[in-house]
Amino acid sequence: MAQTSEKKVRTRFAPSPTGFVHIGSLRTALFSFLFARHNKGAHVLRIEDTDQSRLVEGAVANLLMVMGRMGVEFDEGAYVNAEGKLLERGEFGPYLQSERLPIYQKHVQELVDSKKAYHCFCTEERLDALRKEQTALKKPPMYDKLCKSLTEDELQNKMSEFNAAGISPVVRFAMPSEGTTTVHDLVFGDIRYENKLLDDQVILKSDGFPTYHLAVVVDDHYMEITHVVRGEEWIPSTPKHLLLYEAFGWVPTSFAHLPLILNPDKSKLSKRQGDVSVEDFLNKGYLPEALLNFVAFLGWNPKTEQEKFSLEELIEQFDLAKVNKSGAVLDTNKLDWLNGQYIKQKVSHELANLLVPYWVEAGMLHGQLNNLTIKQLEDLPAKREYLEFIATLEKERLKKLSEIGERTGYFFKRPEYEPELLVWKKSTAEDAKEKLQGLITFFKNLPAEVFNTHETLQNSLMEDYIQKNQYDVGSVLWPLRVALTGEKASPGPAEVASVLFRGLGLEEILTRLQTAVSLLSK
RNA sequence: GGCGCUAUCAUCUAAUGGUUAGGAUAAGUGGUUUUCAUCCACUAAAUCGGGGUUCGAUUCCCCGUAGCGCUACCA
Repeated sequence: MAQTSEKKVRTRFAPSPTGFVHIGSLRTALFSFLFARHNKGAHVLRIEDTDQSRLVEGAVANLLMVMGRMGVEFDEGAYVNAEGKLLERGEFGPYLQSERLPIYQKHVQELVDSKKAYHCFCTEERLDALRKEQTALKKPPMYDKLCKSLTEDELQNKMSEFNAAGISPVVRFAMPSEGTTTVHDLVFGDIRYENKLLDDQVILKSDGFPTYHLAVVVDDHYMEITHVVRGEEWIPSTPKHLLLYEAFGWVPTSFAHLPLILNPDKSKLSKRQGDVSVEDFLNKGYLPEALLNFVAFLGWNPKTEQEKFSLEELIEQFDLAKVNKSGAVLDTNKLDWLNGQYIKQKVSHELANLLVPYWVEAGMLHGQLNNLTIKQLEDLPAKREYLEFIATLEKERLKKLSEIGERTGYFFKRPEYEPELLVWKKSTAEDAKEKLQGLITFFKNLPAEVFNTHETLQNSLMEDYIQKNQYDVGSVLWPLRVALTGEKASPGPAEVASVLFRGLGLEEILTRLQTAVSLLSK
């Protein structure tokens, strides 16, 4: 029927709320979102909280916050309201697996009744011993199906034994002993598995919760998911999922497995080898749009030479057929470059806003952007505009927002430096002193309106001054830079001067020049 | 050990049964410049190995090799 292909696309992102958001999870969520949006479908957020021992308080709210910042949206499923309360929306709920227990139990019972699944009473000790034995014999460690062949009497006995002890047996899914199962993957193509090599997976745990394998199949079916987008590490369990679909008599979803994201040593991306959480990257001062663009290119590319993509463009161009199969090493060099590109594009006032937390962190500011005070020079006027000018100067130098502190200290605090630094390589201390004194006069004589216009970031007056006196450019600008910044690398000194003037006034410039002169006079 | 996946510059990747194997990041060199950055130009840098198929394979097939993933009452 043509209906099948016209069925509305529904994808889901189904994380376990076990902590921070892994960069790989972001990529998975992004791709399932892009695929849904590209196909005018729905994107569902389902929470897989079936492992009660690993739950982390607040993980869902954190996940939603991170995804929200990154622009990955959900049309359905769990969400957090303005009061921070976890709620859900949509017609296919509940979307929290822990609230769906009766559904799973009913379906497990169905499988048990039809002998497609069976209770297993084996102890952890026996299973451990079994595994050890098999490993020692170099055999694949698999459940030996002991409990599958229990007679009716034995089964009843075990049951009452367990009941008396107040514990429940697990339920295992009986894999077929012959035949093959083929996974048709949208990224990896067809992959064939021998059924007899598949383990009789536990589908219901003794605490009454389902395992992932059962829950994912039941939920994807009832939530009418059409495409499962998940990490490559799930490929080996996919045949088990397919067999479960078959046991229930359901049509399976389509599958698209995504290649792994790797550490520099090519192992699966993990903590220990650097930051892996989206929060870490954001805190370090990567812009969401840069991180998103970067992550989108891990395992996917448009096959054109375009490198920069907005979310809208990604939605427009995303295609599962263009996802590649080999794992991708996360290369922060490229991320840095991309981030720099996005920073450069920012409007200054916006950039200044983003920078404030990093200035605060570096101890240069405290308080909020409005009514901010400058700690070290509290008597001098501080304006929001000042920060914007600083942002403008640093815009094309910044790779990460977190670098702002170390680069702009002199805008908040008088610099300290060795007097020798004031001397240009092609000049002398005597000359530097002379030039600085000349500069003091130059600044004193500048008409105030020169600085009061908004075009402060030009240095034509300075150029005129140098040219008129036929000075060596460096012999003037080098001492000026050092006097103002204390650094040997900085934005242009004339620009720095005009920004200083805007924020701290002419007096501050003159003070710094005087200080330099007296340092050279010693 | 078993099962599975993968394999193009250091990294992300493009391409093709016939090309000087392309781009980007990083690196290096030069230019612009008062420094740093930007920007521009240039340079170096790759088809894992062996067999087939073919007039011709980096591309298709097989076998190796390597790397990785999975192998729980975790997801």
